[in-house]
Amino acid sequence: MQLRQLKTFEAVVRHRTVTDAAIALDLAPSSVSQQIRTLEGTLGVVLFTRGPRGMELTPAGRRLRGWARSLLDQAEQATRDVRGERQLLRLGALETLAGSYVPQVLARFAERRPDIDVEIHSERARDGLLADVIEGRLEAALLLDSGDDVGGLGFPAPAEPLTFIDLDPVPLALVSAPAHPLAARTALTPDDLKHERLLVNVPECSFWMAGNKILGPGPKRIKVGGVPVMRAWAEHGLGISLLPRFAVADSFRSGTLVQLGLPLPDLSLRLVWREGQESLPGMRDILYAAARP
Amino acid sequence: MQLRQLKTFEAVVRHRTVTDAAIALDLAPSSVSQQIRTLEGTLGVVLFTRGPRGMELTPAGRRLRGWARSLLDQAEQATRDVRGERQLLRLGALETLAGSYVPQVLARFAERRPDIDVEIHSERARDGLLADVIEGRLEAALLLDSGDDVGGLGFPAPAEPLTFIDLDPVPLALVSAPAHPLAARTALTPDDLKHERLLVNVPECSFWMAGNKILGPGPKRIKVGGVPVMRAWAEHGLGISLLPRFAVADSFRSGTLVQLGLPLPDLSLRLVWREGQESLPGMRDILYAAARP
DNA sequence: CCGAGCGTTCGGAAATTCCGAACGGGACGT
DNA sequence: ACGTCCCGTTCGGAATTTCCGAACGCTCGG
Repeated sequence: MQLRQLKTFEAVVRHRTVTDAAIALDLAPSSVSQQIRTLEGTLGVVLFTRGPRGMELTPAGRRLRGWARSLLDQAEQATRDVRGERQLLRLGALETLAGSYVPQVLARFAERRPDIDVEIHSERARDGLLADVIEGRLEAALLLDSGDDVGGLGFPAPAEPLTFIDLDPVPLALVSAPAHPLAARTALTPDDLKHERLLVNVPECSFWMAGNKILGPGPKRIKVGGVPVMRAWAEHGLGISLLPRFAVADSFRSGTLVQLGLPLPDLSLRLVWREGQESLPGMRDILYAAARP
Repeated sequence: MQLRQLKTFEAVVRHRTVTDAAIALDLAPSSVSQQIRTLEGTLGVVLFTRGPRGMELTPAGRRLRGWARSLLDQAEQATRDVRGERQLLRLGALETLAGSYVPQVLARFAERRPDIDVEIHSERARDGLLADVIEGRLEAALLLDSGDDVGGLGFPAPAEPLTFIDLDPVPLALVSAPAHPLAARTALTPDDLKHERLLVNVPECSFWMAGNKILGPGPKRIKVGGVPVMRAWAEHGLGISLLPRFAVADSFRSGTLVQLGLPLPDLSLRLVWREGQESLPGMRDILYAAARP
């Protein structure tokens, strides 16, 4: 077993064909094929089934996959440590979070763990983010969630075991224009709102999911776009919207939006990582450095 | 970086000279030298200072050492897992424990973790045992100890951080022949015993150390040999001895020994491993499988 | 039936790894 | 001070490994 072979194995897993893996590795397909065959010979197991559409992992191949990731990660961390460079924590975050929440998390890492380099990877889709954590391309990821389990907000969680800590509460606000008929009411219930127009983003959006949990299916969904767009439409009285409170703080101050009187639970800014697969020594302690004091 | 180079690096660390490492690896010294040079080139650091007496690790080399062990261990465990073989736990124990305590520990592993192969390594000296744990040749070791820290019984603990669980209490008995003048006394104190002859083994022996803690320097030490020899001499009225209670249970039943009335704390059968260096996934959980229900 | 896309085989070139011989340096004993 | 021993290194060459490109066989879709 050689690290070079594991790297090739991983490329095949990722790209699904010898041909594409070869391109990615800047090798000839025959070299890739040969390395995989040699690795299979060394281990005495078949790692892939071969088909006209490419390579599919066998059960043994699936078992190797986690090890390969881990060994390659450790080799990289070893290189960094031996060179006197800092350890690298690859942290994924959705683009929607990258601007708002990531800086304070980075600040905490910088303050409490100056020995660690944190590399932020922005991603557009939560499922891709979680896949990267599961497959070892990221050490951890930041996302919005609620409840006691990953996916409590409503999105599908991967089958593989994930561990998490909740770094910060993320308070929400259900907002409307000041002239809204319900603006002066207190002690609203979801039932009061079932005939409202709820300005929303796509179904994968955390606030769409939060809206589902808090308001139920009652209000009519009006898809308008991201947080800034939802806020703008709400200010124009085109509907109500469920948004993170910090995103509408200025609108409250300027009087262009008001918060409706519906009690709201907080979401959590959640740091998630793969259980039992920690490429960094003391990774749990490192991740805990991001928690609120 | 290649695993083959790390294996060579480890051999040089262990054997201290290129020449002896070459013998151990069945390579020519020039091949060993060349691999080390190539590794240094790849990493961009010097790993050894060369001298007429052999190779000495630099700080960068010391940092690599732990990683090398870990990577090689993981590669081996990966091979086993991928082949569908069980994971291997290398467990060290002093020869003096191997016969008495190890079987029950093995039985617990077999019952609770049939997925793990436990390989027992007997060793004569505790410091060698602990060195093997520190240097990664063993996943864990069994020894007798007391108190809240490794080494609480009195032997020197390594500088590196060790973690442990206490698997079982090991009750002790201070024994004498039935005709001993103090045999009928109750509520003895160490002071009552300071003029006694205490039958002992070597200073590295756990019971010697326990005797020091419990009885102090008062009794005269008579070095006689291992547990069976100490028991035999005590039966012949040649002195008192501090022994694990199970080792003298038969002598109690047959009336050839009695237990003196001095209250005794238990020792602990302690499972020790290197903190932060766990080559097996879920190693802590595996080790906890050896604990008493 | 044919073309595309896939992985594999195979012979050969290129690169890597190992070896043995020879060398230089340091330490030790006489 | 010198000779010997042991050490690691250098170097040329042999052996082995790795990579490549060409050719092939297989499956699938049009």
